[in-house]
Amino acid sequence: MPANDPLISDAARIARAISHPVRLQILNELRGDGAYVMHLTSVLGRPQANISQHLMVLREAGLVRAIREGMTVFYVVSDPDVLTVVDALLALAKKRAAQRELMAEAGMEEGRGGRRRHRGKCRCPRCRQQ
Amino acid sequence: MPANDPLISDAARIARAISHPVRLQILNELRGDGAYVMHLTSVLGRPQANISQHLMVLREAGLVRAIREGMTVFYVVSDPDVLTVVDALLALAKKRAAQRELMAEAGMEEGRGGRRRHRGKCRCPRCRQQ
DNA sequence: ACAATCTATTCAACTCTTGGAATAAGGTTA
DNA sequence: TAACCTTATTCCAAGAGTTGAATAGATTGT
Repeated sequence: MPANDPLISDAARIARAISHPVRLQILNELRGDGAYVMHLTSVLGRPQANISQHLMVLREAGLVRAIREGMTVFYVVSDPDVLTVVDALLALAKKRAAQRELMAEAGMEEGRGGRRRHRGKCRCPRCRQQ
Repeated sequence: MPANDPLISDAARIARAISHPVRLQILNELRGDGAYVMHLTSVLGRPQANISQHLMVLREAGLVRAIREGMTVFYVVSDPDVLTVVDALLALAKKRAAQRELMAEAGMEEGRGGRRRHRGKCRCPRCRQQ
């Protein structure tokens, strides 16, 4: 997996496009069968221009698609897997929130597992097998 | 789901932390049972300071944990679900790459599903039921 | 203590992102 | 055509992210 793997860069671009609260909420609103821009500005309570700007980011990242319907525009998520990413993020955030609540009651300890693997010419404790 | 839902903001923070090619690769390298910083700098072929900077971002986002082992430091992903997010991103990126290849051969058409839902006072075609 | 090794932090320059305001563009109705 | 509605785009200033260089910190060995 080279440093400039196109898969890695694209995955990073996707994450970057998702990494804004408003855009995350937009994607969440599009869940199911999409939504009109009007609806998004109304539900998210943000200025129309701002919503449109965020939609542009999502559009340019290929995460959503705009469908013109006369005067209004309907947006849909371009691939259901986009919502899989969103769901994974929300699930992790939810778990973290729950963990932080437990933290408010007690302390914790941690450990670690075993070792293995190797690779090019790396002298780290694992690779130092030359 | 309010505009400042802590779950949404945290999910966005997580996505933001992941949204850099180097950090995505770092998380990918930590897959399994973690890795030494040395190993990361060696495998990713980036200056030590840069790797350390990215590790700091991941650390402050709570995605990884540093474990000091004498002179070296071992990093682990703090929650397996972090890799679930990474996997979802990579899977989507992979699918997109495949789709782009097909695009190089033919054109495509699209349609849309039905309608429904409602909400506050939104006048979009779906909510216009007052 | 000193030198060597590995990792973290700070600094400065640069780039990218964000968001409000204003405006343009596309489409409908009178 | 004019007025109106919905959405997109441009401009710009403030803020955030990224990186190399240099430096600091921590640990081990001599």
